[in-house]
Amino acid sequence: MEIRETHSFDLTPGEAVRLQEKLRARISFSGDLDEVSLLAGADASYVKGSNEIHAVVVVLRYPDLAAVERASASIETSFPYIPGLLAFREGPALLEAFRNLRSEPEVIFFDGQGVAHPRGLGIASHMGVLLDRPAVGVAKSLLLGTAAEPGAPRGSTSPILRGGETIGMAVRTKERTQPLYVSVGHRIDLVQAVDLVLATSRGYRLPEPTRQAHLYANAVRRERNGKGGQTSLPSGGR
DNA sequence: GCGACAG
DNA sequence: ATCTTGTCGC
Repeated sequence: MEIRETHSFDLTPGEAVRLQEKLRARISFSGDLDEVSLLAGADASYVKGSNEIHAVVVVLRYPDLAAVERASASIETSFPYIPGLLAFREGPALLEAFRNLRSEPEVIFFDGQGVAHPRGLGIASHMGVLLDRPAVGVAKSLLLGTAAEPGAPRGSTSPILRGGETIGMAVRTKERTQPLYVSVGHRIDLVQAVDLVLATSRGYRLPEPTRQAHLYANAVRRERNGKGGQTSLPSGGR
C-alpha cells in the first residue's frame, strides 16, 4: 500500500500525547464503504527480552474470507508499552508492513482501540488516519469506559459508555467467551464496524482478519527467531 | 494522592 | 505482548 502520510514516531510520551490530540480532529465517524471485497487484519508480536517487533498484515477476500495476501516487517522499537500510547510502539512496524503490501483492502481491523481511547485516538484511529483508510478497533479488553456484559447469544452487544456517550460496543462474537470491544477507527460508523466484526467471526472469539494476523505474526516471529521463541507446535483442535 | 491501564 | 502443560468444558 502506498503511504502518503506519516510523521516522526521518535517522540517523548508528552509529545506523543500532543500529537494524538491534534490528529483526533481528523477522524471520520461516517462510513463511505460500499461493498467490501477485501479486508485486512493487522497485528504485532514481540520477542521477550529484546526490542524486536514483528508486524503483519493479512488480507482476506470478503465474504468467503479466503486468504489473499500477507505482508510483514520486523524492526527494532525503542518506545515502551504505555497504556494509551500503543501506536507509538507498534505504529512504525505496522506502517512498514503496509508498505510491503500490494493489495488495497477496503477496511482494516486493528488489535486495540479506535476512538474508545483517553484522547479519542487509539491505534486503529491513528493508523486509519495515516493510511487514509477505513479502520476498526477490535480489542480484547477495555482501556476506557464501561460496558455491561452482553447477552449470552452470539451477536449480543452492549454499549461502551463514557459519561453518557457511546464510544464503542462490547460484542459477543462467540458464546461462552469474553466479549470483544469494538470501536470506530476511521471512515466507518459503529454499526457497520460491529456488523463487519460479526460477519467475519466464524467459530472463534476473534474475527478472522484479526485471528489470521495473530497467527501469522507469531509464525513470523518464530521463523525470524531460531532460538528464543517457542518450540512446540500448536496442539490443534477440530 | 491513589488506582486503572489496549498490546 | 510474553512465559508454559495439562486440563476441564463444550
